[in-house]
This record gives sequence, C-alpha cells and structure tokens, in this order.
Amino acid sequence: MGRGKIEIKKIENPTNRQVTYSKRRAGIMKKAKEITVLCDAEVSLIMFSSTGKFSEYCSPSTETKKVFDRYQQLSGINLWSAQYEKMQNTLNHLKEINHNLRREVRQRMGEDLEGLDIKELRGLEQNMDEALKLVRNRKYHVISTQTDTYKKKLKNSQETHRNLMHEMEVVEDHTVFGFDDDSSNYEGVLALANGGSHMYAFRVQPSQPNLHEMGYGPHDLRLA
Amino acid sequence: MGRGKIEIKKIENPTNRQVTYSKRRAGIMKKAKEITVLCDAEVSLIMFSSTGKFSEYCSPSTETKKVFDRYQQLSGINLWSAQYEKMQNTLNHLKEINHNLRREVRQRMGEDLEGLDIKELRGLEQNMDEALKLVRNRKYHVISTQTDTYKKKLKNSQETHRNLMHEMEVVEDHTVFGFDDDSSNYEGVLALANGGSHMYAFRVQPSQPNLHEMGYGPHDLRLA
DNA sequence: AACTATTGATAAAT
DNA sequence: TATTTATCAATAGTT
Repeated sequence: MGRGKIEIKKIENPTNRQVTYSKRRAGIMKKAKEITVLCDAEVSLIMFSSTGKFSEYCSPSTETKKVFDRYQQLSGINLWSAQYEKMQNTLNHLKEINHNLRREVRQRMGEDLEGLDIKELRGLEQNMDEALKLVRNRKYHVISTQTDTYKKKLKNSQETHRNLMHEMEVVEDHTVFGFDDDSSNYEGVLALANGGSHMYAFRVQPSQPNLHEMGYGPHDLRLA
Repeated sequence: MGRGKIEIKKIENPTNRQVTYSKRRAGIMKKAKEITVLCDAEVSLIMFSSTGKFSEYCSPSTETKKVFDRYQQLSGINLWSAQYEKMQNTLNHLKEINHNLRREVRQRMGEDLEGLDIKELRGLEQNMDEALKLVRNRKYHVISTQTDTYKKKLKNSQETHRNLMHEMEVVEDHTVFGFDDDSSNYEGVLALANGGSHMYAFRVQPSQPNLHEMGYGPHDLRLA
C-alpha cells in the first residue's frame, strides 16, 4: 500500500525507519481504537520505537493495569512473583530477627530463661552485672552534671537577688530576708533521681500496638 | 475499505461483530508484526473480545513481562503500587521496631545511654537490678538441679562400684580402693558454673550476617 | 470460509 | 516535519 510494495524486513535507513514507524504507529493506533468501538473489545497496545520512544493505547473502558491483571490471570504468568518473593523473604528474615531480639530483651528482663544452660546463664549474669554498673555510672554522671547546673543557677539567682536587696537597702534603707549562702543542698536532686516508683519507660512501646497486624500478638512484651 | 464505508460505532449484530472482530484482529496482529520487523520496535498487544476471548502479540525480541516493566518505568505508573506499598510499609515498620529493639538491647548492655534522662536511667537501673536477681535465681536453680542429678549419678555409680567390689571380694577375696561415701562435694559443679571467661552467647547472632543485605550494616551490635 | 468491490493505509515524492 | 499521491492492503458485504 504505497508506491510499490515493500519487503517486510528491517528498514536499514534510520530516518526512513523512523518515518515509517510514525506512520504505521498511527495506523495501528487507529485500528486499535476502531476495533475497540466496533467490536466492543478491550485492547492494550504498548509500543517502543527503536529509539526507545514509548506510546500506548488502552481502550477507554479500562486501564492498562486492569488489562495486565486480566492478562496475568488468563496467561497464568505471575508477572511479579520474583519481586514478591524477594520482599517476602526479606520480611520473614526481619521477623525472625525481630523475634530473636525480643527474646534477648525478655531474657535481659529476667523472663524466658528456661532455655538457657548454666554456661549461658552465667554469661548473661556477668554481662548484665557489668551493664548495670555502666548504667549506674551514667546515672551518677547525669546527676552530677545536673547538680552542677543547678548549683550554678542557684548561685546566679542568689547573686541577682543579693544585688536587688542591696539596691533596695540603698534606696529604701530597708532589710529583707535572703538565702543561705551555702549551696550544698543538692540532696533534692538526688532524691529526685532515686525516688518515685516509675518503671523504666520502654522505648519500643509506641510502635508496638500495630504488631498484631503482623502476627506478633502472642509475643507482646508488656515492658512498661 | 470494503463494500462501502462503515460508521465507527458498535456493531449491534453479535454475529457480525464477532466476524469483524476476527478479521480486524488478524489485521492488527499483522500490522504489529510488520512494524516490529520493519522498524525494529518492541510491541505488546493484548486484546479481549466482547465475549472474553483473549489474544496477545508480543515482539519476539522481548516478553510481555519486560514490556510491562518498561511501561512502568516510562509511564511512571507503578502497576503494583498497591501491593508493593503495603509490603513496603510493613517492611519499614518491622525495620523501625527492629531498630528500637536493638537500642533497647544496647541500653540493657550499658551502651547508647546518652539519650536517657535521669528518670529513665533510674527506671532502667531498677529494672536491670531486678532482672539480674531473676537471672541469678534461675542460675542457682539450674545449678542445684544439676547438682542433684550429679549426686544421684554419683550414688548410683558408687553403688554399682561397691557391688562390683563386693563381688570381687567374694570371688577373689581381694580389697581395692573405693569412693568416699560422703557426696557433698558438688563444689566442682559450682566452680564450673562461675568459672571460665566466656561472655554471654548472644542468641540473635546466627541471623546477623545477612543483615548487611538490608542496610543494617552500621548498626551491627557485636554482642558476643 | 472464500470472493471482490471498495475504502483505507502508506511508501515515495514533494 | 507535513502534505500529496500513486499504489497496495484490508476488509464489508456478498456468496
């Protein structure tokens, strides 16, 4: 259908090939639209030119995704099983690690110790003992830091106050009660550090509720 | 192109429609093949007739799945977005929980304490202290159980031995050295329980190496 | 399913 | 790149 018939083989001249592609692409598109309307068919047509340009037609009643889904069903080919499997594996792997981490935490809380032999128990005890020392040290460090800050603040406000008093004395020749100069009363901070009955606020908690959706329900840690 | 032109609208006569579908389907298929060869293009054509019959053409250089993949990339439409996103969410969620669990474990090992305030440190210390007691109790329990077993075994073998000796005495009228009857020497077991310098064998370890594949490399706990 | 008159698609020229 | 045109291809209606 043109000025002389052509042999159906690759057009070597790139320009010519591109021109022919454009024309024939338009032709096929038109045909696809026509068969869609005339015959009430569903059509998905995807084309890539040799230069990589992409064009598609999809019958208006549907969308490409739906055609793909239907294609999957009818052809029996699962188009994304590979991807799916890979993710599923990663997921299972993460779940396993998660499970083990949970057990680790539980054991470090003194639960779930039935599976451990003497050697493991001894190791755990030793490890926890050392860790406890580290936590204590850290606590004391934080307390002393906080105490220093408190001392400084106190000193500052005392000075400010004293200055005020002094000014008042000068202006009104009047005496008011002041603070003790001794600032060794940071027992309050220590009391704050050791008092109260709050348990350690477990930091994983906020994301726990949704765990049930992933089948972790029965392993709930109830850590707080 | 036929005996008189036709209007492009649905053919109401079902027989006619089906005939036209067959003819035009063959036509489009041919066109698809031709453009594939002539223009070195990649084509995927999927059609469903109004009666549900499915036919496809796919250029020989590729396969339908590849065309779909490419379609996804170029069109920007993620065909599997729904399911993919769902899985991705679950995955991220698991990762987050994992991360938190790791921190929890690290904190219970005395690391990573910088982020905790006094109240939290106090709680952690208290919790670990109580947990440590539980672990110790469990250890002693296991030790005593093991000691009992040891005692029984010892008693049994002593008895066996004594019987043997007795028989030998009877038979050969000969005296040999035996065991002490006192079996309170389970210090050996206790020594075993407290001796050695092995750290607590971290039970998550076996599944750790593969973590790198999931981008957890830098968070490696080095717990053993 | 085969035929054929007719329209439609398009290769080459512009 | 778009338009034109001569020619071939597709197909609607018929058999």
